[in-house]
Amino acid sequence: MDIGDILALCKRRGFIWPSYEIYGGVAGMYDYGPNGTAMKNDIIGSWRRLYLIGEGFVEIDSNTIGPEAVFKASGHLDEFSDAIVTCQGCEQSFRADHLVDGMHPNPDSLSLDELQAVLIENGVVCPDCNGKLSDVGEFNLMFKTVIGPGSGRVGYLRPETAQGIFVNYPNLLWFVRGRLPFGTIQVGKGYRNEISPRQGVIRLREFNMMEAELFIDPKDKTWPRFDDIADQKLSLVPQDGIERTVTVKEAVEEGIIANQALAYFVWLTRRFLVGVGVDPSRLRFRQHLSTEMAHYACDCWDAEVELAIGWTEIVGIADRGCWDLSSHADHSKTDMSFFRKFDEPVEMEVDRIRVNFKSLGPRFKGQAKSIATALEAGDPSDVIDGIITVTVDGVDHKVNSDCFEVIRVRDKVTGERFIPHIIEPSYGLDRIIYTCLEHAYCKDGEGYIALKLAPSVAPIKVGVFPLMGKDGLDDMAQDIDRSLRDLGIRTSYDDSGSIGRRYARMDEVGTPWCVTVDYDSLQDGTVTIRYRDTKEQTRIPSSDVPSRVSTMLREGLLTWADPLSINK
RNA sequence: GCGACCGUAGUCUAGUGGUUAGGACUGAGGCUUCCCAAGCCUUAAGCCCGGGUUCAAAUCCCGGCGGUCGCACCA
Repeated sequence: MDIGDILALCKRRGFIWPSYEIYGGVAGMYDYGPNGTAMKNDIIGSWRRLYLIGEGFVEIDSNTIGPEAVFKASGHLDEFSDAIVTCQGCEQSFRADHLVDGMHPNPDSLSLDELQAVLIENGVVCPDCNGKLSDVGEFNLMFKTVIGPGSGRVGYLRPETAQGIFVNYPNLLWFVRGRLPFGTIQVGKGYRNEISPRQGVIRLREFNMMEAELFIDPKDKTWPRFDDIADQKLSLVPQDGIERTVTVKEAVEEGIIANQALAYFVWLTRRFLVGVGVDPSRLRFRQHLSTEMAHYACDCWDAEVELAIGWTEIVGIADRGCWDLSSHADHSKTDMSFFRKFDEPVEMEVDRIRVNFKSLGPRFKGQAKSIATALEAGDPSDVIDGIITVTVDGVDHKVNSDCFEVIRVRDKVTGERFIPHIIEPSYGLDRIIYTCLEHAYCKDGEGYIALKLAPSVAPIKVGVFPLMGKDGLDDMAQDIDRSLRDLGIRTSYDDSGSIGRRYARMDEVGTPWCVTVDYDSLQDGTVTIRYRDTKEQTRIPSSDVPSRVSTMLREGLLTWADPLSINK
């Protein structure tokens, strides 16, 4: 079985279709067909239930286009942008800023034109074959666009949904009435102009994400529900690369996972993934090496699943520290700090700078006021040899001691300000959907295909068939179909072809149960219910069908007799 | 982005310059007291796109798009 088998089934049965196929398709873009969309919605629903209802998070829905400043602050503009030159001889590509290393004090800061100039000045040629290099071109992984008519404002399609939550932090904090910790989720599209998208839906240019952002006090990363799950087991691959199974509690106590909150969401992620049908024996959590961790992250764990293409990341759970909020606070000049009250106010003696306006005024004239403000906010320990340097509008001013004095004052401090930390579980929805499909895919020696999907995510929950489409069997089957639909259960009524063909059709789209009305049904009111995974059938009164199906669906049971729940 | 290989109904496939592009499965309609893709009848559906060579192109050439793999890039 390879990725092609799955994609062929996905296409044939309406799960996933290449986008714009009639125009030849576009690499890295796929559409969800009716069955894929149903599954996607179920997976999102199951995720929302865990975060919104289970953990009390709130959900927002922010824009997918953002102005340049947002991505300057988020780091994506720098991190996702490279200046590229290509050798005209051997066709290899190189990072222009890497080639001028040592020829300029700060290659990172150069524009494309400046990089071009440095390359020419230094006569740089291809490091491999000494060939002539092309002009410097820009490659940005973000899709660029223009906001408004004319040249307008530069905008980008978001490369992740998270920034929409970070920039709304002040609104969110107000909404939750100023208490930490609190969590926010968002489900939506992200866009990355991948150089070579491959492997079906694993690397897409337009993709679906489900992201949660937990805002938390850096001094208290405990989690209230931690004790409830402390004894649950996790399969972890820490930085040393040695896989081990430990309890959630041990993972934190032994310092394998940095803190309770992070460990809790690793566990919650496991529960979610197994619940939607990821095979637990092909799921592990791997810690990022310090070299692969984003520059801001304190600790990061990936949920990885084993697919035909190898172990693949489908969820990342990162402790991002205060990086995001600090950066947005700096760039937007908005206060994003949180005030933590001390249990008891602290009284202490501190040194302060007091300005002497009699000297300061005449010396700095019109700038005196802004310099005074900077002085008073300054740190007395920065005074060196009676001189302190303050920066106003980017200009340094040396201020002599005759313009200020350092005084000791008694101060009552009721609390302190800090930037909350963020713990981010980020789920690649497309990869999760694909994993559910691949892990459910079964093909026997005769080529018979069944998708053993978890009932909770199956696009069709029940197939309803009359053995023959006549003699009143059809009417009775229609009634059963209606009674299930009235409960909000997705069904498929089918009276075409042979009964075996109809079962096969349902097996291929992962329908867990089929109900068949036969001639006995007309006599005694019973029908057969057939279980996908065992192919067993039992007769039950037709009036029991809706309640039995609802119960199995709610409990995650595959068959009525089997107490094994795939959610446990 | 570069290189190699590849592209015929939904799927698999026959067709190496010359009839109306053939078959199987699937799909749709019908028959059959039909419980695991049975059988019978009917039927729909295809040469990736564009240009060139030629009297004639699915077939040869060029370009594009897409796919697989490798390299590079990225996370």
